[in-house]
Amino acid sequence: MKLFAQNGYHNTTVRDIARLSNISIGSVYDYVKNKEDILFLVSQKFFATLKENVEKALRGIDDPLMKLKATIEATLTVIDTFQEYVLITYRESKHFKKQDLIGIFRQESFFIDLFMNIFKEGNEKGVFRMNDPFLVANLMTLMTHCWALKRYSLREYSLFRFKEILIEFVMQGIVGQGTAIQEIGTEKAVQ
Amino acid sequence: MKLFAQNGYHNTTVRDIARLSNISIGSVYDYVKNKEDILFLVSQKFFATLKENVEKALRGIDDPLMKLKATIEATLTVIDTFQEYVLITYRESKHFKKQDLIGIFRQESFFIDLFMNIFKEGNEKGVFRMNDPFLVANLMTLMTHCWALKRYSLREYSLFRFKEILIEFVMQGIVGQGTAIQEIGTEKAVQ
Amino acid sequence: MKLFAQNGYHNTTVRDIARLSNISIGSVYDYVKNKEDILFLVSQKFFATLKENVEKALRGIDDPLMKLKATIEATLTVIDTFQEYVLITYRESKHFKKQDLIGIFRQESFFIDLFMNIFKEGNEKGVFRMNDPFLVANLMTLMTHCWALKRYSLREYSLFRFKEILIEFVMQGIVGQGTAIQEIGTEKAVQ
Amino acid sequence: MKLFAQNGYHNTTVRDIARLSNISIGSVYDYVKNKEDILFLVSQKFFATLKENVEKALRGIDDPLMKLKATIEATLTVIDTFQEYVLITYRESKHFKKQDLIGIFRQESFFIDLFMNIFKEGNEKGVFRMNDPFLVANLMTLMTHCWALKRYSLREYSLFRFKEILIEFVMQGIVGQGTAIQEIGTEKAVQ
DNA sequence: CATGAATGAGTCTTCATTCAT
DNA sequence: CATGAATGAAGACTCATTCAT
Repeated sequence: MKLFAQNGYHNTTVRDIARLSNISIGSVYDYVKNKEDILFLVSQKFFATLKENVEKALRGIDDPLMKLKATIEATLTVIDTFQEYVLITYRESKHFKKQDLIGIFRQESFFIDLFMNIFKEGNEKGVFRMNDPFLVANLMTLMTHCWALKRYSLREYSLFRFKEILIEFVMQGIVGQGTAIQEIGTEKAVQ
Repeated sequence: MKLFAQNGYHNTTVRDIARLSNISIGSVYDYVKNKEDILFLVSQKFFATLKENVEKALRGIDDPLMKLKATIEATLTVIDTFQEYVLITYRESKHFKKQDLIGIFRQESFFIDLFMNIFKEGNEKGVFRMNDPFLVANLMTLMTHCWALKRYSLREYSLFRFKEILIEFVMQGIVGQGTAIQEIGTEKAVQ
Repeated sequence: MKLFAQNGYHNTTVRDIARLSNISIGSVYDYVKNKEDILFLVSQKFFATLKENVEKALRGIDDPLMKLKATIEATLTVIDTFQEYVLITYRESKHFKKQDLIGIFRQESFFIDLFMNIFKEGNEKGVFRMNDPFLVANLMTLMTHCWALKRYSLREYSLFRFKEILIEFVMQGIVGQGTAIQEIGTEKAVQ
Repeated sequence: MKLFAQNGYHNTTVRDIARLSNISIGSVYDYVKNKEDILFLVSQKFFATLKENVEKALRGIDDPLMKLKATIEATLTVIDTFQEYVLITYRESKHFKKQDLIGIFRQESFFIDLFMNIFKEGNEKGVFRMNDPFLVANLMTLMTHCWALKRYSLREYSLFRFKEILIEFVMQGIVGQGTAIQEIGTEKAVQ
């Protein structure tokens, strides 16, 4: 993952991977079928971690707005550790075989669905007023990825600050009325 | 651009490019110094078009909110024609030489600044209430790119619909209150 | 010739030659059949000049020792102007076609013969005592080429100085006794 | 070395080298960084051998004249085995990188110095009478190379015969008076 | 008669993958 | 079970040569 993120998939040789892993090239091929397979394994790990973290974060929360915030926070935490993976996904998706791509696509849509369901639930409960939950879920996902994609431009920002501003921006957009940061901080539901 | 977007930079051979262009390999190298150079030329074209369109769209507009809408619309129109380029930028940036990367980075930040200045102006005029215009400008840019990045997921959407929803989402976040779609709908599409 | 000497045959492109000659590539091919042909033409010119100069220098001289000196002087004068050609002959001979090579070889042996005949004549007249005129003629030829081949090492030397030392070295070897430099000095330079 | 000498550097493909060496192309690049590197390696080997042989030959010899003979003999023996290398040096020097060229140049001047020092010593001891030891050392070196450079013309000669004639020619030039071959053969110092 | 755009064969070089040890 | 030497297919790039204009 480190090498793929640093140099890209094609500029990373299997020899490099073996060396960094302190195993022989031959051994690499004991664990994976392909160079491509390595990319896939990395993706599996990322999604597993993300799923796990988000599910844990959502446990016991009912309020859609709280759910949304928890999801954003959990997602961003994982993205922070797996920054490199996000980059790889955007950059190297072309190198996945069709078979693998479908798998990844399914996993990605899992998270779109996650956001979408929260939005729909919020709409039903009258907390959100959203015309197109699916599209906004896509925008939402992309914005969490921003932390990884624009790493360099945002190098002065702390993860906490980024989280705050993102939530503020999203909330005001979703709820449709001024929501002060403090209010969000105190976690009062916006009526 | 088509081939790079379809197969990625590395999986596109110069032979492929020559064949699709109906010229010989040798001729490709009459126009271009490098394979990498092709990538760079594509990027130049994209930014030039984007700049031109946005500047034309902003001409004569004063109100920050109208400016924002005009910029989003112009940007999306260009992104729609240069969809493939946006993909390439995210995917193949690793292949640019440092020299070229700096150039691209500068051009990208031109657009971040564009949004940021509109936001700042809006803040001053009391139209927007935004804590971090720079960060939101980054999110903003990324969201326009969404049209290209999530092309497959959004294949059922029309550009018009996407534009509407995006603007609605953004506006409500910025203005901090419900902005009816109809109002936005009355704006003329920037050509 | 200039380009071949500077960059070698292979690193000189026909385009380079055309540009330096201020004619178009197409025109180059009006004068020569091949790139290789250019090399051959250059060689022709060199030998023609050498032949002409030596023959003029020998006119009216009878004494073998004077003949030898005159030949050396004439040869060195031509080599000085055609320095680059000598380099090319040693370096690029591999690029000549068999047909051309034979021609060049024949021309080269013309000069070996020239020296050899002077040596033989000197032997008969009792001026020289030489066991192997042919071999020494080869060494002799090579030593005149030294002026071109070791150009860089000898950059501090004048052609005149080189000529003096060479003749002294050769004479003492051939005549088998000290030949004062002054005597040689009185010879008129071959134009 | 064989291929470079036979066909020249540029007309020798790495594929040719691999084939003749009975290894794969890939393996060639396990031993060598570049095609150019092969040329350099060959040169290294040549000079190492030459240095070694000459130093061994000079061991225990004091008399400058004997030293000269020993050096010529040792040099010619190495040149005989590395004939092809000498050709390559003259022909392919253009293909060395500047860095490598400097190295080669330094090594070459090592041998010029070798001869020059013998000449100077001989001058001091009154054995030689030489006006320009440096220039003659250059001629001397070139004449030993003759065995490789004029291989074809001299194909009827044995190395022994060449050596004899060369030494005779050189001696008479240096000592400045008739020195019968027999005398040299018995290795008596020329008074 | 001159031009130079177009061609594409041929070269060096890299690197995923295999497999004998 | 680990190793890493060996393989060779594939790709970027150059440049002599042609020929329509």
